[in-house]
Amino acid sequence: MLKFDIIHRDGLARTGIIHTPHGDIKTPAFIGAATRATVKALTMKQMNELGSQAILANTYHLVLRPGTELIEKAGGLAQFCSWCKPTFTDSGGFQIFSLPDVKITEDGVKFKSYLDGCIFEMTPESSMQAQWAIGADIHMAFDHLAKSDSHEDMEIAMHRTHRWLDRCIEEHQRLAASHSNQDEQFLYAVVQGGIFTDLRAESAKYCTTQPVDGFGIGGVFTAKGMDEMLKTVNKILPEDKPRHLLGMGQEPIDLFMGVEHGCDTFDCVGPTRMARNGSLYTKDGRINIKNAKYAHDFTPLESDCDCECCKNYTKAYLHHLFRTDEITAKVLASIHNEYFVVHLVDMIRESLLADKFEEYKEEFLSKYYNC
RNA sequence: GCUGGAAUCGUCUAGUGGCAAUGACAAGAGACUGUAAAUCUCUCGCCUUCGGGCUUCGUAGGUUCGAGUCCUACUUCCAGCA
Repeated sequence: MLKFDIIHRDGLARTGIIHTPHGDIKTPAFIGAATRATVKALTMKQMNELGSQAILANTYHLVLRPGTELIEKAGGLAQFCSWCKPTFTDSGGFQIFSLPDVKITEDGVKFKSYLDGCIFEMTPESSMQAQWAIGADIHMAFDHLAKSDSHEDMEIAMHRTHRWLDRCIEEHQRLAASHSNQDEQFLYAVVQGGIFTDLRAESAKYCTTQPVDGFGIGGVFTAKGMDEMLKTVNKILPEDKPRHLLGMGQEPIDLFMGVEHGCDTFDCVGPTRMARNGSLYTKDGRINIKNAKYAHDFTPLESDCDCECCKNYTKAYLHHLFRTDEITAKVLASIHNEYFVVHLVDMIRESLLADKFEEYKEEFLSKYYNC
């Protein structure tokens, strides 16, 4: 079983350590989104230097390219991309939601590859096989995230997710038994149910009864209604296993709320995507560095930020790099935004340990959202 | 000096009788949450009660119901010849 030690609690919130074969993750923690085995625009050295504890890659994307056999041959995901710390893989379930041309059956999903248009299938079993080949420390169960948000469709998707979870567990155990490193890869169940508390409760209860190492909470999109939903789910989920809030963390309030209601890890593409598009975090809110007003601003993005970008460069320079569409614009912006969220969750962890979570939350959010 | 050709929004450009006028870039702003995203959207002559109104295609005239488009002159630029 995946070892998870809780060090300190404050209501539903907790700080702890997830012990993985590739090292420890101090929680709560922000996990970098490295969909195609890279955090876009950043090297693993830069990710390491900015304080990232772990990365999350995507099974769907890696199955398509470069293929799981190649990653296995390379010695696994961590070795392949030169990341010596813990790794997660998402199952590909999210792509049922995010990609067009998907056909869902009880057996699995037929995707139309965005690379060459050919149809290929993913099932709970094939996702588990692919994730074992990729060899991340923590795997997600293959779940169904419904495109519709009606109660009826959510319920159907949730039940399917539960039936698929049974198959994921069976396949995961079979694969574990056939691998010499059987205690080195772990499985999280994914809780679904959309915005409906009754479904979330049912899903959390179902997942709780299953022999898994932790939980992903999926299908969350906005902070609206997140409080109640997370409270409901995390009160049901067993305390002694880690919980990952899938895909949330673009807005600082998501991270505070997630931690407050018992989530341990987060991943989100928002920080790096926004960085590439010129939207940069500051403690006074996000700014668009491309705006004309920054052309002559020779101060750093944040004078009290310790990232490589803020330590060395001015807003005027960043503005210039974006205006001239230089690659370095995206690199420096990504360093800053990724540092910002990683560091924010680190600070939240420190505040919990010092029993000052509420004060820190109030102070940060009032400044950030100017309220 | 002669002979051709050309002048359209900050730039380049489409346009050969119905046009406030094409496209690109630039510019101004916005969006982005388990990444088909170094992507996408909006604005880009002036005014507007959003119905429309007004002024525009080097300048000045003319033909025509109607001219960026045809005619005349002028101005400037380019090419060739002197």
